[in-house]
Amino acid sequence: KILLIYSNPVSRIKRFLTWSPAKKSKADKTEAKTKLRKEASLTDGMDFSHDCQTKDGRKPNWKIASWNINGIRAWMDKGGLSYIKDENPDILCVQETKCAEADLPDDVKVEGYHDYWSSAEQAGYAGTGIYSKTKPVNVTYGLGIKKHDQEGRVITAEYDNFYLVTSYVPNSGRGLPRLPYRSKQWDVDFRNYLNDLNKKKPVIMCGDLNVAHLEIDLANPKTNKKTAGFTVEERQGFTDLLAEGYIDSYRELYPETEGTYTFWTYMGNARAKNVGWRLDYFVLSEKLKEDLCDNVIRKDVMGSDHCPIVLYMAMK
Amino acid sequence: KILLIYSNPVSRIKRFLTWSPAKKSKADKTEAKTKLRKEASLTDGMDFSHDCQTKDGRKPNWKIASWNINGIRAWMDKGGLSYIKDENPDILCVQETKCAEADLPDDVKVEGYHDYWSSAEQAGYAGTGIYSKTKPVNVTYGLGIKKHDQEGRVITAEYDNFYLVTSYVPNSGRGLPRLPYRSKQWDVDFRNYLNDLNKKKPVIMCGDLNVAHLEIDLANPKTNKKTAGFTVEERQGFTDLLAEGYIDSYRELYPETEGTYTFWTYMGNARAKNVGWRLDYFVLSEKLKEDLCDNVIRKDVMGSDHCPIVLYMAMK
DNA sequence: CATCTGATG
DNA sequence: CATCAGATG
Repeated sequence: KILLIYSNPVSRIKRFLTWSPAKKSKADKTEAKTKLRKEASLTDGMDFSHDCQTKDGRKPNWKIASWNINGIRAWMDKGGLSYIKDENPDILCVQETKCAEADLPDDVKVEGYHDYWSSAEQAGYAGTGIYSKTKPVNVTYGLGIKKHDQEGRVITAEYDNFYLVTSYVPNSGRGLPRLPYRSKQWDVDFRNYLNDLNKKKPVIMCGDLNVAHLEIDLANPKTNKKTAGFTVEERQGFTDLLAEGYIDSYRELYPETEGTYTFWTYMGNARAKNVGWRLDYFVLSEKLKEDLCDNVIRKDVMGSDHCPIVLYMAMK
Repeated sequence: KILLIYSNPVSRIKRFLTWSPAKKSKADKTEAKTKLRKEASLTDGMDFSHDCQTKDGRKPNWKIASWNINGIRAWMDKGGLSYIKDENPDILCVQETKCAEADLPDDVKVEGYHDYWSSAEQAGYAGTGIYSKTKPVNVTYGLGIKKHDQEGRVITAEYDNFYLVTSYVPNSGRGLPRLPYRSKQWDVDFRNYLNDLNKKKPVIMCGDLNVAHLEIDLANPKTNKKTAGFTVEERQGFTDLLAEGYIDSYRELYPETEGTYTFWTYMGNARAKNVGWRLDYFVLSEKLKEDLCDNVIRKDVMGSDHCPIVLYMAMK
């Protein structure tokens, strides 16, 4: 008997919850859940194959994806892990895991990938993670500045030829209570952190930067000038970062393309109406510009209020 | 695609949640939900007909039901309102509505019934309600003692020939932090309150009294002597109440029947194993003993961690 | 184990 | 309109 129909932007997914009267042990249930998670799929039938190359005709040898998954446990319940298998990136960075490392389900591990996690002291808040096929030379957590490093917002993975940094940048909050911290402290210290890395090896930084840079980067620029993510301060912070010698890979490739977003609020059917924001980025050291093949926004992949973004690089 | 199977004692009910991509207005959704609530049923195919009479052969003319519904909004989602239609009592008392009066859904109203609500100041906590076919002469809320009346725990409905009192008695809590309040203050003042009414008209008091009176009233008396609901103090409180001239209608009729409970914790499949407690009662003024026809425990009605109890009376 | 709220986005 | 936590039972 059908009891309730909820709406939700995750239109491809149905959840069939049945209350089994069986007397199952906790281990049995965990096993059943793990099995169902394996079977569940967010990406069923999706084709992620994509042909691209650098300007000088070199094919990509690295595929890096980034996704704010809005709660790794909920995301796994929806079949999020299927994305990794189907996208098959060399690296997947996730943000907003909302889960202490100790509480991560066992089946968070994916065959063929090393995984690295950073979580906030506040339970169920923020948090980032990296899946990587290649084992990084070194992995570090945070910026090395105590006031910034309580919320699991940054992981840096060092590879032979580059640094990969993933970040979940602090949201300024409703009514902008955290805007001063965000723009005067975080943005400055994060920029310095990236610059220090950039002196050693080129940097690929990705994640939910919680800013729509230009008017083209959100559906309603006029009405959001005082909304977190589109204040002058936050936008200037991003401009200042790029000015230090970085590029916004998507905008570099598609300077005029409108209506491409990576986040839509769950409220008011924003995603169906494409009332969104581009908050997720790949920011590359300028010297990597020549190696850039493409940046794809997987707007049809559901499972979060953000969608994944994918970077194709032909690294030397 | 099946994503997850949860277990839950409500084995008769399936919840089919689909995320519709439709762009529906809030009013549309509320309407759809109301419709689904109407269609949903907890009591589908259940037969509540029951023949009984007083010792001197009189047939019942009042049917009164009581149920701790553990959240009226969740209960309605599961089709709780179907119980009222199918049981068709003259009066239904509910406890643990967990809903401020202002937040009650519109469809909480049931045709043919007057309804009365009392809610706690603390949102989502405790709360009681009464559905009544006959409009009571008068309805009052609480005990008239401020310290007891912040939690919506008592409603008194006065009828021509009796008082009906429904109560959700304070739980002593894990580790018994509230046992002193419960036994030294509440139990005493509630007893006095009932005695004052009893001087005027006979009293029918019902609800979740949060006590299993005797060893026979719970599955595991030995291991629960220090658990809220079976402490010496709480049991003595009930004994003291009865000593003032009241009867426990179920135990009056079935003094030796074992294994009848009205509550089973959701944990560990307690209900399937019938590891329960009798916490819900009808307590009657002694002079109503002669009018008592039966007291039925609807142990198969799901939808809460308590089940409904039903009193049949042949009132003069 | 299931109900709520409240913080957060 | 989602996530998760924490209180309560």
